[in-house]
Amino acid sequence: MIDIRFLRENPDVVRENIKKKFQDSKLPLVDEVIALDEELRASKKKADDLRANRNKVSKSIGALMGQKKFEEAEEAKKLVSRQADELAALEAKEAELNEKVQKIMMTIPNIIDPTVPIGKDDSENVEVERYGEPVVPDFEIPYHTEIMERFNGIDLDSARRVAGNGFYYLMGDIARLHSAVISYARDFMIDRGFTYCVPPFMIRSGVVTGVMSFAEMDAMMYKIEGEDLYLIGTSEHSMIGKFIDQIIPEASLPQTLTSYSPCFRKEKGAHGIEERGVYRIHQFEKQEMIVVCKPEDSAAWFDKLWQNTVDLFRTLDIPVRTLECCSGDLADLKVKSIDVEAWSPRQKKYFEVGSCSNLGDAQARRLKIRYKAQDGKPTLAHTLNNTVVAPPRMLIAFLENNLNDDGSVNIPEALRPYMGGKEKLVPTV
RNA sequence: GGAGGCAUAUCGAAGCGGUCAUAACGAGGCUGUCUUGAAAACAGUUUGGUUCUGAAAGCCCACGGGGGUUCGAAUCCCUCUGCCUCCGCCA
Repeated sequence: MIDIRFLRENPDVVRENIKKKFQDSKLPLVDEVIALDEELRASKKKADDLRANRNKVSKSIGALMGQKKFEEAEEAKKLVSRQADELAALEAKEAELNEKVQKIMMTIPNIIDPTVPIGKDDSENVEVERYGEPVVPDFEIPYHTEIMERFNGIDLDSARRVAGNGFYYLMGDIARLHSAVISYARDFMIDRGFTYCVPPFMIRSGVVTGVMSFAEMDAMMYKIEGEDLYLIGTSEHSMIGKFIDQIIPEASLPQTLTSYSPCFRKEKGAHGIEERGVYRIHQFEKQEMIVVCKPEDSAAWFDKLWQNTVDLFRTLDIPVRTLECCSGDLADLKVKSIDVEAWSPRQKKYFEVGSCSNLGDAQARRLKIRYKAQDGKPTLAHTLNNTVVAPPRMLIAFLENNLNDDGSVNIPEALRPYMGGKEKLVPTV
């Protein structure tokens, strides 16, 4: 959500930005919202004047009553009453206009960073850099569920009976590997100075509507029946929620947090649940990082954030690449975004394992996340978030890349302390 | 889950339908005077807002959130949320 004052003063910049994102159908909204905003402010002014008058007269009534001038007081009451209808009408108009303006402002995309490549959709995203050799071994890499099954590590049949499609039982070494990756990722981020945090796994509707649109909510969030609570789709929801409506002391910025949570997603829409395996599922776990910082620091933090994920995957011997999101594929709230993709030797291509985003002040504006700047003025902060690691999807990359010809799986050194010192997992089947 | 109480600025706290509520009174922060420096004392200053303005001054809105009653609400009513005390239950 951009600043309406910025839009008022720089409509051309906003239009240009819309074009860059190939959302030309939104172009008329710019003039529309300018007109509505003008009307809103005019009606606000009028209502304010009426209120000022009402306050003045009402105050005088008090004085008249004090002096026992009851007749004059009655006259004044009538005067105010006569204006009440007009004020009520104006207030209704004000609320209506305000809602319209807000609705449009929500759909006007954030101004993208000048470095964002221009492109229509995800096919035009740009590979930035590869880390590690994308090796294709000379033996066949089975589908990830098959690898897991060799370790008696997964039971999807039972999961379907118990919870339905899109859930899983992880078992034995695979389950341990899952926990190990999360624990390792947690410590990895703590070592890099982030504060570990376990947030609420359910949030109120007020927070949900703050962090996403209705359409997104409908497609993602599970609602708890009879309660005003939703299961989180990512800990970013609770972590950003932590700062809603807050003025953060400047000294405590940047806030650099790494949070663990299970994530619940309906995955309604485009892709849906994949029948086979744990790539797209209703429930997974994620170690996340979020940063709330001053505007001038957000670009530097952005680079540090995705680098963390790259480094983590490299310590687990998984080749990755960074893929920059092009203008058309960039979500409306984002200034810039880079996906971290892991190499799949089975598919001989990279696939998404994490997403790093700089939201500029757009999220902060929507949620009123501010800090007190040097000049004493409350100033909108910048917010960023990135995936550290999200198993079990991440396990797909792990198993495929660390698989040996004999079916065993190497445990990279970094992970061994979390796997009881094992250097290798040997299939049981 | 049951019964009762509470929610006011950075913190504590008064106000309980108008007539010094931006909000008393304490404390803290900042600025200044005094001091070699500090403390103390004294004086001033210290909430926020997609409001208005070239700027200043001023207007409007906000006393946990939302709604209502009233000419007028921090104050009365409804509702939601949070906190405290007691009882019950429980990892």
